[in-house]
Amino acid sequence: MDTTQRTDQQRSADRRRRELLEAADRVVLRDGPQASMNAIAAEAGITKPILYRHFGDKGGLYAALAMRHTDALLDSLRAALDAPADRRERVEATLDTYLTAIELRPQVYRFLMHPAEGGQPGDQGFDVGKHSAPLLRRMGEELAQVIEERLDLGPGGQQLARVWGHGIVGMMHAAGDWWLGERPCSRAELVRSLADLLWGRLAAAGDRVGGPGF
Amino acid sequence: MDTTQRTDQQRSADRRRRELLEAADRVVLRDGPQASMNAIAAEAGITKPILYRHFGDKGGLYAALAMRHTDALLDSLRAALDAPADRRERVEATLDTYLTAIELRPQVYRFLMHPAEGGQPGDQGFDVGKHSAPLLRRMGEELAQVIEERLDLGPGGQQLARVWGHGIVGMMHAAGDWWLGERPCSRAELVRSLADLLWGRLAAAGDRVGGPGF
DNA sequence: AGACTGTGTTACCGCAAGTAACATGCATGT
DNA sequence: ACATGCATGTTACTTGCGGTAACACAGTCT
Repeated sequence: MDTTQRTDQQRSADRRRRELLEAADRVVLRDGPQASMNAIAAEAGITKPILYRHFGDKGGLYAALAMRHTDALLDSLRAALDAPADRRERVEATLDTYLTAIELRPQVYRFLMHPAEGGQPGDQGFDVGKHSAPLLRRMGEELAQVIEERLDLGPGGQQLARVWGHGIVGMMHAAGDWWLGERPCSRAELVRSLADLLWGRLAAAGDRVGGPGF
Repeated sequence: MDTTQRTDQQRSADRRRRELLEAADRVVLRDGPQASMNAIAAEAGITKPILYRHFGDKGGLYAALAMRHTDALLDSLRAALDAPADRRERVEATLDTYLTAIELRPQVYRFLMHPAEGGQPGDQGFDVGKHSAPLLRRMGEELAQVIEERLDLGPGGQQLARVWGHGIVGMMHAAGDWWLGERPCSRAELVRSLADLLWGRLAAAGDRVGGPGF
């Protein structure tokens, strides 16, 4: 048996799996994360047990679905992070890439950030609590790696890079979530404000007259 | 009718509501956010319909529960934020207060950050997606207000303060979530690393030899 | 032909959210 | 004293989901 050569059946199964994922994608994007397995099966033109044979349980399906989108988003973020420009420009490009993505496809974003749904007690599929939002964790780790590779942070730099990776990703996420809901300013302004924050403007700002500084 | 004077019945109902919330608290802290209404009712020594009369639906109960803990946490954060010290010390004290809280009561933390559970299709109670994590939003707004009151940020300062408020809260949250799961370092180190990030060390760091800067 | 495997179905279980419909203690108005 | 209301409590039910068992039908290999 050649392990690299895939049999026809394997390829057929993979193709089917992709079709099912695309159907699930349509339903989840239409109905939100509480889309039922029945609805997904109907969209795919089949019935429930097939979904369960392919993905185990709802958590498995959602994890597979999330993986696709997460991979796609991470690819575009990596591209922005690796662009030939100086540090500030890269940071702004990365922020802008992320914000553009969530702005263009808010439904995908909602699904990725709040995948913990349908939590029956028997639902051992997703394990909420251990990895709240896999996307955030993965982005944090990737950013940490880039920071650690590119910046000279002295002793303890690796750990510092990880803290910063997760912290910056969290900053981007929370600000983006809030911005997406309220739209208080343009995307460019948001990018600039966040980059300013990362560039130490918080520490550099002067106190307001009449009181102690923050 | 005096609107400020509460009748005996009102006071009794309020007391009962508090008792129910405390029972719910015990169950949620024991079983996680997927605790069933039946289990909560049993813990309180009553049956389901009473819970529904008091809180409408599961979302209402969880919202009330979250409000209690959120208020408590926000109070302690405000205290740290208002301490008589310089800016850096206050930032570190606030970070430390938050991290201590989530470290001491991780179950409460999990509940507050991932309240969207048991999402049946009929569950119109919580409206996931509109307000993902009420705690984060409230912390962001409060911090924004403090920043705007205390710092002189020039024109557009109010908007900048809101972006920063939500961004900093998100940074704290994501880093805390990651730290709570992996415990890669002590709390003090984490606080210091995050404060360093806010103080612009990212921009000030030198490039690594052999490649362009991040 | 007959066994095996992948794909599909119907019909069902268990369980949780949420809802009548009915019972009961207790204060009040006449 | 007695009926009226009202809050508080119950049992029993419906609905709808996740998940599974059991069965049915194609193609393929020996």
